[in-house]
Amino acid sequence: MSIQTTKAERDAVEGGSRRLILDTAARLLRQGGYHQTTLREIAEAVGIRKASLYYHFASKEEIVEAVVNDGVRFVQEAVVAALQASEGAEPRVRLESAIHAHLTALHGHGDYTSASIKAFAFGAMPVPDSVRRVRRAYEDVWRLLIAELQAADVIAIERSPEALRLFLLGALNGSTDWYRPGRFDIPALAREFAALIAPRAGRAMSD
Amino acid sequence: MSIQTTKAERDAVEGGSRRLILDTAARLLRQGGYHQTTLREIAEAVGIRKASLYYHFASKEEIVEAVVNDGVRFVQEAVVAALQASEGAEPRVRLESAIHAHLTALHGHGDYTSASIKAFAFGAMPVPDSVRRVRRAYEDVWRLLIAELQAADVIAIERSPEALRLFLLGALNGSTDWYRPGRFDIPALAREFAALIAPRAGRAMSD
DNA sequence: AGTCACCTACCGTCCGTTAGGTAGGCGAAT
DNA sequence: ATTCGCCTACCTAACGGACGGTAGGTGACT
Repeated sequence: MSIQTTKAERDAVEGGSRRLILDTAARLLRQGGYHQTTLREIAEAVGIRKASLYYHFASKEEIVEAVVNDGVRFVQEAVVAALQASEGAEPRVRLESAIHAHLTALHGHGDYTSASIKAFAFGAMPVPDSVRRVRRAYEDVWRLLIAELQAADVIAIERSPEALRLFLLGALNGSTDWYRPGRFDIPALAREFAALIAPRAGRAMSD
Repeated sequence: MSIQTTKAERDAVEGGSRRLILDTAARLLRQGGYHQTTLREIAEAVGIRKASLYYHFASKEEIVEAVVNDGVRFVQEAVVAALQASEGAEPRVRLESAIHAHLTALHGHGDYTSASIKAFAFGAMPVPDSVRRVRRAYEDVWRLLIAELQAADVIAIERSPEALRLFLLGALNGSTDWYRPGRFDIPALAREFAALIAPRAGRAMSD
């Protein structure tokens, strides 16, 4: 005898059960990774029975896949947007804003993106093709930016661009292990990181 | 008196069952992380029944703890040794050799160290106190080195040392996600990484 | 005799997944 | 305007199997 509503109405108000499930799964995946996170946990947190998840998704892996892809795509969109917004600016500024966008998306968006990193490490053997594709697309964004930085000699041309990319993305994604909202300030962190690999002093001045 | 195969002797020759179990556990933990790795798997790989593991260890967590601590300690010893060996040398050289030691230990030592990182990532257990202590001790090694680098102005004094430490260790440990023995060369990688955060800027130096 | 290093057999719990049922909203036919 | 069948979104109940862990036995060696 509650104020019951139709599916369409509830979807409009609360975003749909599917979204709610994914939001919840993202939160739990972020905390516990793939194997630690169980369907029972997800179902309980959502407020339905575990079997009901199978109405919305075919399997656990489908849920995880959806969360992970959403997460990576969100980060990519944020970084691409930041790069577009800073088009034409100094390469160093563009680097900093890309790092800033990555960190913001990583720690700001509701758990999806952190979850995607935690859940990557799963030895749950086959990383799905869709995940691999989405990831690679994001990597390409950074390959482009790094090429730009080297063309502008902000990063020495003799440095390996792949080593830099792996180094940088590793460092950024590693922040999920230590970043806590109060302890650090993302803009400051982005400034620090950008300055570390592309300091203002040195080559640009002496050359 | 047949061929003397006392416990002590067999331990000396074949390393002991305990070591064999830990070696195996390390390999599996590296591949699969905490939850994916089961006692059955470990036992089977070792060649004994799962219950026999309980003769050597009290629980799964005790096995994991031993592996992880061994791993971190091994890396620490390698890095400390590298720093002692390069005492008095240019700070930049010391940085590179520390990075080199870390990467070598991480990917060279039989799975222990990679395992320690993988097993950390999943918020599996309440990280045991012993693990926390061992980790912190290792972090201090880097804090010292970074202070030295900043004192020598190899890294700008205004950079946050904690940000640098987190950045650098994150990048190094992230290598477990992408490093494959054939694809990269550790000395080259160490040179790249060291050059990225401490470029030979300002004055030209011979290689 | 006693210890060591392993064994077989089994425990209760939780896993992902499936089968099948049901309350209520819906458009179409009566 | 009511009935009908269908669809949605959940439910209860149970499946086989894998999990970490325990009890107690056994043969080899000291």
